[in-house]
Amino acid sequence: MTRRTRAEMMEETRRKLVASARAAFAEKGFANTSMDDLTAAAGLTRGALYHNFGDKKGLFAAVVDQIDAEMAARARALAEAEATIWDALLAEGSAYIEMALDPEVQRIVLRDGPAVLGDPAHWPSQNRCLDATRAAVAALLAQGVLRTVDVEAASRLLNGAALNAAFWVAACEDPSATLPKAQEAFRMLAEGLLAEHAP
Amino acid sequence: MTRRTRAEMMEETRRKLVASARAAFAEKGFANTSMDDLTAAAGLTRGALYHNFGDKKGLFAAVVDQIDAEMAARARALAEAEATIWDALLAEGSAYIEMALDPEVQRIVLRDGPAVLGDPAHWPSQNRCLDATRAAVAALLAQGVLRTVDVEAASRLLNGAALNAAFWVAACEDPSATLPKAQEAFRMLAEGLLAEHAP
DNA sequence: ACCGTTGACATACGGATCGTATGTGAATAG
DNA sequence: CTATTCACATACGATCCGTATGTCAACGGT
Repeated sequence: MTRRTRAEMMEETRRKLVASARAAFAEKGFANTSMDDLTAAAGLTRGALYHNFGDKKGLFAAVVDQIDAEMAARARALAEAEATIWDALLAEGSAYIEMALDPEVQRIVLRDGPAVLGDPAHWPSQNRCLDATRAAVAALLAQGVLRTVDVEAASRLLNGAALNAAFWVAACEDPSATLPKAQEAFRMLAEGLLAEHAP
Repeated sequence: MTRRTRAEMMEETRRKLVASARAAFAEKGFANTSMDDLTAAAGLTRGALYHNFGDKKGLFAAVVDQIDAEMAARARALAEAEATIWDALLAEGSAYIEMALDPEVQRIVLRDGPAVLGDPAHWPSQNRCLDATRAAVAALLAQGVLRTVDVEAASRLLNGAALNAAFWVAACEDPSATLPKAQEAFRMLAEGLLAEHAP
């Protein structure tokens, strides 16, 4: 009963290519990854790649999209466990910092991503993580919790701070000891947006 | 009187290569820049390049170092014009955001830099910009102006926020209108580090 | 001032990779 | 059952990087 429809087979090849690409890009980086090796590891050839994804960048974008979706899903889950939107915003930030400890996220999204795809906010994946932050900031502004601030600006800066912190934590010598420092510094920065705060 | 010493000629060669590389990397990006074209534009060949800089990455690092030095010098000049260290810190942050509007800084330092050279804090150029921020934060901590916070963490987050803001401003549709929003949001975040602040 | 040596740079070569153009066999439609 | 489509493989050309080798001017000692 290996009765496979055409669409199913194509779906399967895309799955295999993305999985293989994700591992290869994470280990060797975008530039040092050979498409011949990549496709061979997936039991295919470059023909399948160019047919399904257009070019090397297209496959990379698909991998980034997958990772971005996973990150956003996890951040959302953690944020929803919090009682207030403010706590949710902080939880999201901390979650991003933590998730960026993953070598795959590190190398693919943070290091190679901007070079290959350009400004993260313009990625095909729409950057779901940034969307979540933006929504939280907008909600807090509406509640009067925050000082008057441009939603987009605040979201971008918060996300930038978190991702850069992640970069730092991942590259330092003792990540487990550094992580809480980064998360606390992030909380302090975020508190700068509060209408009232007690130091 | 074209009496040139050997060291002078080599210096001149390096100057020409770096200048040509800076233009090419800024326009086409690291990956899409051909070393043949690059050296030819400088009136040389790849031989000169590999002799002086080792490889393509070496030349790129030299360009990054040059830009980084220029950025740090400018930020320092602006910071020294301020009356207090706190104002100097804010001025530095605003300066970084402004400078990143330069397409060369944008493409070479922010986009391609991390992909080619890895974590900015580990760059050969030592990242003079980050050094300046770290010094300011440490001084403010000693003065008791800031809440208790890890110096490295705070510096990294502030710099990350500023650079990411720069990325956003540069890529948006109306940079001149967006720039002040980014700078104000940056100021608010930084104020989160203050021991006392009035919203 | 002469000459052997050094070294800065040019030239030549091999290897690897990307994107396209073409071929093929199985799944689909009529 | 046959013609067609199309997902993927194969073949090809072009480019580019890094190294190995060649060359000629600058340097230092006599």
